[in-house]
Amino acid sequence: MRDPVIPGTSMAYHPFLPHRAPDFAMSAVLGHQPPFFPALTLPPNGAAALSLPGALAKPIMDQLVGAAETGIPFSSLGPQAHLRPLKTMEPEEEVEDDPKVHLEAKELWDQFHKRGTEMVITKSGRRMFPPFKVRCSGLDKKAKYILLMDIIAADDCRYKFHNSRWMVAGKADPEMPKRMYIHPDSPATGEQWMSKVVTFHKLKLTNNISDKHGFTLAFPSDHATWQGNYSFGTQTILNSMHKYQPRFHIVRANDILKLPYSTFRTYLFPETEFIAVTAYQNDKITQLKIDNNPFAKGFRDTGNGRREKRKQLTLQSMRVYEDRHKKDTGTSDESSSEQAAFSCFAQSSSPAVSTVGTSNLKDLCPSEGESDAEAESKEEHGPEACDAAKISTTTSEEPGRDKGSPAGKAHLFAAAEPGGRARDGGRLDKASPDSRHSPATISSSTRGLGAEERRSPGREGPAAKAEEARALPAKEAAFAPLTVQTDAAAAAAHLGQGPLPGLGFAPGLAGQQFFNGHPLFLHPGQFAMGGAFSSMAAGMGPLLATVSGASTGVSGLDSTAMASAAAAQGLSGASAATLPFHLQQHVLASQGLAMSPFGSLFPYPYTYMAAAAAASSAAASSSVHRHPFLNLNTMRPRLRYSPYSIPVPVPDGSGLLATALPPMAAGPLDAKAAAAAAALAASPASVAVDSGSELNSRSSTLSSSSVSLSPKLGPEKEAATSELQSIQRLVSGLEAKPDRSRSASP
DNA sequence: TCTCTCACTTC
DNA sequence: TGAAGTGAGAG
Repeated sequence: MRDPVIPGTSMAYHPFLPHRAPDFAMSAVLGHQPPFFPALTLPPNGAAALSLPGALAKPIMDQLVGAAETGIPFSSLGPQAHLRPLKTMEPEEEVEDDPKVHLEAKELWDQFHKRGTEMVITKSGRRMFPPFKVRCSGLDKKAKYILLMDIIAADDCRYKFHNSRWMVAGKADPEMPKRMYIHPDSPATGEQWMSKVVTFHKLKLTNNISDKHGFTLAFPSDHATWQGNYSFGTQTILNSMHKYQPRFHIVRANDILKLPYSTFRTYLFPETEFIAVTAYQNDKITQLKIDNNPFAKGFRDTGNGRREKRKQLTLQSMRVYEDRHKKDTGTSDESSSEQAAFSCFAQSSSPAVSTVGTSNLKDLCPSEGESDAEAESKEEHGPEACDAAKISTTTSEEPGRDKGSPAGKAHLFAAAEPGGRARDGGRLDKASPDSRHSPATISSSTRGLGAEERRSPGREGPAAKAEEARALPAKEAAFAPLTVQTDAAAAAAHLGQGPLPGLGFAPGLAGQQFFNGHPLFLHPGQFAMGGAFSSMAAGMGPLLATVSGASTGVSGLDSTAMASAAAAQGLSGASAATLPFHLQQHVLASQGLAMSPFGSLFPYPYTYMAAAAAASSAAASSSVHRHPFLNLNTMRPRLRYSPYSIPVPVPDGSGLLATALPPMAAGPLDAKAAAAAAALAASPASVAVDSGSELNSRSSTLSSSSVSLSPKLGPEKEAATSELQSIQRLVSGLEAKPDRSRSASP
């Protein structure tokens, strides 16, 4: 208590608001009724987490803890604890930031996305490939930011890989516990973030629901980005055969504990969408990964890995087979189809040609029917392809607003859209086909009455799924799934099909206003996030924060949010029906997934918070600024999170991309292919090798192809195919040991 | 479909 | 050197 209490500083901060303690040294003044919390009731089982410097700390803490334990009203405490900041919150220089995020390795992502990216999930966790990397700009150099990413369900469907394409196979399984990954360098200054590529390669995907890593935070039910409990950790739990969409978040805050009350800027890159699998389904994806992931080098056709040996063996076998077949049939015509298939393989796996090769494969393989070649052709030529070509991953370049373009590039996920449209932290509501390819989706959350909160014309919902399912057959193979749907349609779908219609939180969610009054749970001893939690050193331990109606503390951080939250609460019930399905669902999911150490989502009745909010927001419904405690300007300019600081959509960069990505085959892949072809031409030896390896490496594909071909080829072909397969198996069997002798022999 | 082991790679 | 990340393939 070295610093004197500044008289007249009426900015009291609720001691239980975790984000206060780290920020401000507080003095406790006994005997004063805190006017700010007229009817505040402390949570019955919450442990007070308050860092109070000075001699008064303990007595105050004792009181607070006692109150918390017994659940008695704050106001009934004997000597009242009046907490004040020791220093006035001088409006720090808050430089307006305008974060822009650029997805790194976009081309790579595009290649994968075009084919319907799959990400393997394992019990122990598997990294994402391509790795999710972004480059940030437009941050306030001095301000601290926490960067996170999470992965949300892209829709409500379960998929299956059938006939070389992903198809909807029913409704999604129950959502897995939500996880988010905080970049280990968080928090760091904007300058630091901007100086490097921010990579999330350490994030792992798992299907192991029993994974205990991480700790849990509870977010307000009306938080625009996340609602309910989220656990933080390095592993994200996903459902196999479900589609997911990674999201990147920038939060201007210097402590993890502030997350639930901070403004989020969310960036979404459609090209990073993927389907989680326990085993690769699509050979093209497998090959792409092998060709691009350093750790999979051993499976490439070139180099000294086993693939090398294998391809050689296969090549030999192939020659034998071909010779025999020619002799048997006396003509190459019949076998042409298979020959073609083989040649496809040979080309497809050329290390250098990777993507191109796979592309060619489809085109060259009639056996796959319309499936690949056709599908891909459609993909690349279709509107989506065009959009993709125009996509720019830099938000600043986001054409997002460009409604005129085929693809509404920018996805601005708004918390509160005019239409009451909101984005939940869960299922990704797909927007129209156009928006689907937007380079980056930005969403600001936690803002007050969603000034800037807007979202792209909804991403599809369940209904869209159905549509998608319908459209699939005719659509492109791999990733066709993404269907488009109008907002209205989507909304209708949501309302009608939402698994959790009528959820009570609808109002708040619908508006996506930020209600600061929710509890925050922390798992004691589970802090593994390092720096981000530095402020917790004070021994916050198990922490339970409550929010007062005025919750000035919180509002101090983001008063507009507060007001909106209150307003949202006030609206409760009125608009449950208006809550988009995905939001409702999300909320439900949140509640269903009690990750709190306390065993429940909320340790105390939700009404507790609601009441507080209501009290504080009497008229706040629409005017944040009118409320004395909510008024940002009045309260704390310093903490103002510019509600208008939404990432600015950028001009449509389609032109650039169009150039970079010529329609269809002219894309990067083709360029690559051309290069590869050139390389091959220059090196006959490598060609031979590649061919063989290709065939071998794609044995599985071959098998499937053969099967599908059988009907068309007739008995002879079938027999031939079987023979080929036998050879393949033989080769595989020999591969392990005999390769030397094998390779040595002519 | 999923899980596990294996050989191979990177770092 | 060894831990950790790969896909293949068997079960």
